[in-house]
Amino acid sequence: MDYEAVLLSNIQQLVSLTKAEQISILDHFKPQKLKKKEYLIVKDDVSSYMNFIAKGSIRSFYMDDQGREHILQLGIEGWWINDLYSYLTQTPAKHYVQAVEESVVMRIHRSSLENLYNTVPVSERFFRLKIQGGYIALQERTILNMSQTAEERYIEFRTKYRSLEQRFPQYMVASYLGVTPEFLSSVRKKLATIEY
Amino acid sequence: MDYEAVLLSNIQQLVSLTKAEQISILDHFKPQKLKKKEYLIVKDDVSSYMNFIAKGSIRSFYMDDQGREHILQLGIEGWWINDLYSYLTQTPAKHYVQAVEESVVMRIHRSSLENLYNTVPVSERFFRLKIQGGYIALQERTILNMSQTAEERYIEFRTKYRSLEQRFPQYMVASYLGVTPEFLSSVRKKLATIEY
DNA sequence: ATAATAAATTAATGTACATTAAGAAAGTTA
DNA sequence: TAACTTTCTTAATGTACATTAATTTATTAT
Repeated sequence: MDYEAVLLSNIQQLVSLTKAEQISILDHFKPQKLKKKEYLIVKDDVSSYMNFIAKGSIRSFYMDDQGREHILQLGIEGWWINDLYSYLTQTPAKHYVQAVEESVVMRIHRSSLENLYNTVPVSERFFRLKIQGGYIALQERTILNMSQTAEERYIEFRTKYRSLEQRFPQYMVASYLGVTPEFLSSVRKKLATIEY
Repeated sequence: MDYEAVLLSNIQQLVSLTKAEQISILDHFKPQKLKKKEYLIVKDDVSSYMNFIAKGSIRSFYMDDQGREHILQLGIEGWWINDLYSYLTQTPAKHYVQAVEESVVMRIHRSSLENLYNTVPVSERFFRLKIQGGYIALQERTILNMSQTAEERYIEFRTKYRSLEQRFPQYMVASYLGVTPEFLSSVRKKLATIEY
């Protein structure tokens, strides 16, 4: 399946589109290739695009003042990724967004999206739902981080995002869960002795 | 200043309103009194209102499976409070929203808000910005929780939300910061010996 | 295939925080 | 004002996790 088909299929999971609307939407999106480790957004950029991962894997992370990375999102094909904060407020990004594998994103510029909203109103509904989804995911994560141990969070992550665990190095999963790679390693060891 | 004036003044911090729009907006909001400890939203309710705190103080919290409370938001007059997740998706709330002091909220029902969007289009912009603001605040908090110690978070909280610290019991501040009241107490003791 | 690099594991030690339990202080109600 | 309830503090003990550093395993590049 080509990138355009992947994108349309993703949008049509939430809203239905006529043939004309499909064409109009695709007309606003452009593919962008990313090499492994290439950055889509660097800290202090202002994010101007909504990015759909058509192929590959991408992460977003925050770097604290001690130079430690804290992963906010891990995404693979079929996911949207951005620094929504920066995009929505048009202020400098606080995060980095970086390709993990060689990837392709389908992206649409803010100004282009404004036009699309006028010509294809249902697109506005789609993006409103996407942004809501981002909020909801973040809230769930905040709660989990406050109320569960690293072991519990890892177990939940593994069942909920099986496909992600395969695609990202373990130290990134550790960072996403908010622990060091060493500690995640020991959690995994412990679980391995218990299971089976 | 009466409750209606407080509400209008809050909205006009983000968008400007004609006299006619002001009247139209106020017509959709109704005051709701809350006694101390009274609940505005209980877990498993579906949240149907946007709530503006016109007087008093209100908190929202999550209760984990061990019965421990985790505070998500502390708000006083001039703030909006809700279980946005539940409101936006119309699914059962995962949180409680409860008055801390005797309070008054000005609230608008979802269906009423839909009407307001049609008659006063600028109101839609206002609420979009509010929801964005909620997302942004949550993201900042997620980052802080991942990268700072409790002591650092407390110092930041104290300078950023001086008015809140006065109004809520210390154990709620502790919960908001993600620590036990005992530990916050010891952090405060330590800071007191250092400062001055 | 070999070397070079990146990622994962292991183990020892350290620390930020939780838990428990008790008492002191402050706030509320009769 | 006393009695009660809620909140805050103190101190002892315990634990989930971080840090450091060395070793092994896997991946990438020449």
